[in-house]
Amino acid sequence: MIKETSSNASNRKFLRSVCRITGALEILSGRWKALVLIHISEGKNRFSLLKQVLPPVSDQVLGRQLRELEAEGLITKAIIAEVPVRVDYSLTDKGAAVLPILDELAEWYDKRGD
Amino acid sequence: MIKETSSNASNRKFLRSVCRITGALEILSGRWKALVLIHISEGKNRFSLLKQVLPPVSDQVLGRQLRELEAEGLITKAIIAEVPVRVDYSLTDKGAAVLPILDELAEWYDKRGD
DNA sequence: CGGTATCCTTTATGATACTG
DNA sequence: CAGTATCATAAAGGATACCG
Repeated sequence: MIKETSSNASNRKFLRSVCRITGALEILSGRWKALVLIHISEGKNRFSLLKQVLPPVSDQVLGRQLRELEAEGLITKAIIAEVPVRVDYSLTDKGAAVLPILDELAEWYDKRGD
Repeated sequence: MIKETSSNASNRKFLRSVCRITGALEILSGRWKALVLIHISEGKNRFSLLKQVLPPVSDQVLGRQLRELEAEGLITKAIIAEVPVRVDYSLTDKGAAVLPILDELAEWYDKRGD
């Protein structure tokens, strides 16, 4: 086995081991993840709806970010076995809890220009 | 950079905030940037001090992240023409203002595991 | 409809050598 | 001491095709 170093270990796990802030930022660091959370909270809870309201993003990338958000426990998906299949995304309590903090970041960002 | 998705006027303020959130996360998205801000706030205000307290990071990468933080107006550098040269980094008001928000993110992160 | 598989491009990070 | 230049690698993002 090859010895693990910080450069070949899992980036995610490494960043999380560094500190909680780094870990939190890593979870939100996907390019569209914050937007996805906000849009889901606004009722855009379907794959195709998200594609409509997000800036142009490929199926592949949107799917990956949704998978990662689900893996992090920020969203859940409910698969309804209709034809065609229907999937409803919704925020978990954890996902909802981060939105007010994101709002604070937005306010901070507004003031940055002075 | 993030294009607003037009739906209706009542969403406008909300959508602007979406863009600001994305912008704020972008500023903080560098791998070591949040850590750098925190360590500077704790008095680790020299290049070599930062190297000591951060996880292993190359000169090149640390230098780049410091440059970017300065460009974003989160830190300033004071160059003192001694021999050898001395540089003091410090937080701007903007840089200091984001730290409490990062703390909230850390608390949120702590609770994520249930 | 709601994705995944595959392949490609761009960006971020990293190692090393060198400089004022 | 405090970096930058150069080159290399890793990770993220994206285009396209296809599947249940």
